[in-house]
This record gives sequence, C-alpha cells and structure tokens, in this order.
Amino acid sequence: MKWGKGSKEPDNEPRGYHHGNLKEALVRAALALIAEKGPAGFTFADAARWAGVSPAAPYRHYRDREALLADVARRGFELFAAVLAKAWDEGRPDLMRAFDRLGKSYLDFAKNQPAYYSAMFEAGVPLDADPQLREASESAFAVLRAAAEKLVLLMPAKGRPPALMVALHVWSMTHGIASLFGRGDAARRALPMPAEELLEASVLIYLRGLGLTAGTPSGGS
Amino acid sequence: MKWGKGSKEPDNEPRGYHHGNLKEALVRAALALIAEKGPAGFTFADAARWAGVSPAAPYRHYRDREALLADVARRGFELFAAVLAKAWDEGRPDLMRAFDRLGKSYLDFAKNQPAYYSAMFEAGVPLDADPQLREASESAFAVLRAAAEKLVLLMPAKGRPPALMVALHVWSMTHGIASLFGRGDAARRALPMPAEELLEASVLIYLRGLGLTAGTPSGGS
DNA sequence: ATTTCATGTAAACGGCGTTTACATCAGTCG
DNA sequence: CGACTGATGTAAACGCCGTTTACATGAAAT
Repeated sequence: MKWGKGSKEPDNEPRGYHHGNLKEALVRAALALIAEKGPAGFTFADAARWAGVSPAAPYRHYRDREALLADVARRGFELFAAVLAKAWDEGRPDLMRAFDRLGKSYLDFAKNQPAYYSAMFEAGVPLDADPQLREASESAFAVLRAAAEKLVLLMPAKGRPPALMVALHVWSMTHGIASLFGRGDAARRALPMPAEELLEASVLIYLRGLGLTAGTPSGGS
Repeated sequence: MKWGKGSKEPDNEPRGYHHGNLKEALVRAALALIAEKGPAGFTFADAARWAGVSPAAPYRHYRDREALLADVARRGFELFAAVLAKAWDEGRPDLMRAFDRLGKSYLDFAKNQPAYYSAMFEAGVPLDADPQLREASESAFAVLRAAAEKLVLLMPAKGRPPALMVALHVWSMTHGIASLFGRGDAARRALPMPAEELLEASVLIYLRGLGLTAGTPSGGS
C-alpha cells in the first residue's frame, strides 16, 4: 500500500525497510505541520506520511499523538531556555540593556518559532505529562527569575519586592503580548505599534513603577 | 438508529421529530463539552448526541464545526463585554476602585467561564470568521479602552501616554495572567499567590510607573 | 387540503487514532 | 558462519468523527 504523500515529501532519499531516524523526522514533521496549520490541525498520520512511513510506525516511538506533542513542547522549552539565557547573558553589559534583550528575545521566539511556541503554550499539553517537560519549562522560567533577582537587587532592601513576583509579572506581560498580538498573521487583532515596542514600553513603565528607572516613559527605542 | 447518548443526557424531555430549539441546545452542549475536555476535545457529533439529535442535524444550524465554535466565541465576547462594563460602572465610585474591579472581573470571567474563555482566546477561531464576532470582541475591548481613557485623564496633559497603549498593556497583563495561571486546574504552573493578587500588584506597579498612584506597592487588597 | 419550507434522519465517504498480528533487519552469541 | 532476539516498520482492521446527499416529517401559509 502507498500512503499518498499528501502535503509535501522531504523524504527524498529512498530508504530500506527501516527509516533509521524516524523519531527526529517525526519531530521535524510535527514542527512543519504545526507551523502550517496550528497545533489542532496537526495530525499523527500526516506526520507519518511526511516521514514516508506507514501510519502505525510512529507508535514505535511515541505512545500516542499527545506524547509527540509533549516531546515537541519539551524541546521547545529547552531551546527557549537556551535562547533566553543567551539573551540575558548574565546581565551584561548592564541589567537594563540585558533585560530589554531578554524581552525582545521572548517575542522573537514566539514570532520565529510559532510551532514550538504553540506546542509549549497553546496546544493544551499538560505540563505534568512528562517530568522532563516540566523540568524544561522550569529551566526556561528560571532564566527570567534569575534576571528578576538581579534587578530587584538594584532597589533598596527596604520595600524590595519579591523577585518571583517580578518575574511572574514580566512573564505575564510578555506572554500576554505574544499570545494576543505575537504573530503578524491575520486572524488576530491589529496593533497601532509593533509588539516589541508595546512590550518595551510596558516593561519600562512597570520598572519605573518599581522605582528602577527614572526617565519619563515615552515612545520606543 | 440510536446515537448512543454517550456522555450525559440533559435532553430528558422526549420530543417529536423536531427539536424546537436545537441551536441553543448545541451552544449549551458546546459549552459543557469544552468546559469538560477543552476546545480541542469538543466534537460536533458529541454535541449532537448531547442534544439528542442525529449527527447531521447540527448542519442545519451551523455551516460546520468551526462555525459553532465561532458562535460560542461571539456569545462569549458579548457576555464578557457586559460583565466588564458592569464592573467598570463608568468609573464609579472612583477610577482606581473601578479599575481594580475591572481587572478582577476579567480574571473571574476566565475562571468561572472557562468554556467561553477558551472559545474566545484559545480555540484558534479567526476573529474575522464572522463580522459579528469581530464586533463583539471590539466591544469588549472598548470597555477596557474607555477605562484607560478616563485613567490617563488623571495625568497632566504633558507626557500623557496614549490611552490605547495603556489599554493594550493592561489587557496583555491580564490575559497573560489568566492564560498562564488563570484556572486553578492541574496541568498549569503553581503560584505562590492567588492570580488576583498577582494581577492587582502588577497593575498597581504599572499605574505607579505612569505616575497615577503614590503609595508603595506592597501586597494586600 | 395542498403546498412549501425549515428542520431532522439515514446512509454513505474518506480520514484519523489506535491496536494487533506479522515482516524485516541489525546485532549478538554459539 | 548461522540461529536467536529485539527493535523497527507494515498491513489490516476497528470505532469515531466531519461532512454530504437524498429522503422524511411536520408546522405554517395559501
């Protein structure tokens, strides 16, 4: 039986009975399909076709469709954590600049890796589907939290807010913007300014509210 | 043929050939099923079973499954707009108290109407699926925007930020919190404080950054 | 009473997720 | 070298879903 090869066929190299690297191929297929049709439209059978194997083959590598989705989410969080850590760069050359880079990196990731971002935040994958998934998600958040720790240390100890709260605030703002306006696609609301500027302004105002910056918060970069 | 009556059967009243109010029944079914299994797990056929009709009957009222979802989202936005408008209450008795109520109402809605909220923001329904849907969503946002308008009028005209930006900021914060921590369900991250307090604190800090409140932003209602 | 139109049913189609029994191959051990 | 074994892929089948088409029912209009 031939399985149609519906959407695309990046498995140009013919192969023997065994694929050799099916698991990786399935992940790439999932990313391509999610990017194309959203996490809901992503289909286990399509991923199999994309990899050039029978519809039952993926079950040798993933318990079910959701397990593949969870694996994509896990890899997404790991990549996300690496990207954020690199952007934060231990707060060099100064905390404010690094914090700004951090936020922009977050939005960049949401925009440039919509498939990962969808799997991570919008696919409804329960975080405790897999301990490794939770762990990866924690380590991504840990970057934000470490940044917040260093930021609040700029404040006088008296009245210093909990760093965890600051991290959660910034995460919420950023995720909110990414989720509501993140992708320039249709289907979402139009904005009077780029999402990056919207985020930068809101973080500046927020930090000013914490007493961390002085200047008046007017427009962008 | 009998269609099983799988999950539950709120169609206790037997009926003749015609249902009489199938459209409403389908919406209620969709809400129940989305609340139970998420917008992805919601099934057109299940909704039909729930209403006690054949799997083809819903097509007399909705073009396809997504049209039903879009209708649920539209009704959600209309209810949302009404709830927010009532909470804002034209800014009575004073703007700060009203603004605080507004944010809490938002979170309340996300928590108490998870089915509506999912259909509105997480089901991937394109806003331009239906002009009425877009309109309803606009009118919900309009409440937030009107509130922001009144708020920024408290500031000296010089350096007054655009109300639209303030509205977008607050919306993003609130949606971010609702989306990341909104429902106390499992499957999501645990919080060191209730979502309502997290939001209240972040809005207070933000407004302080705008120069709209004086006191130091520590916890408490 | 007949017509008409909205609403519901039955049956069918292709696709998907998943399971089960079988096929193929790579490595291991005699 | 050759048989065994475990991992990986296939074929076929099942039930369910979304959707369409032809037909049935009944309420309202004429």
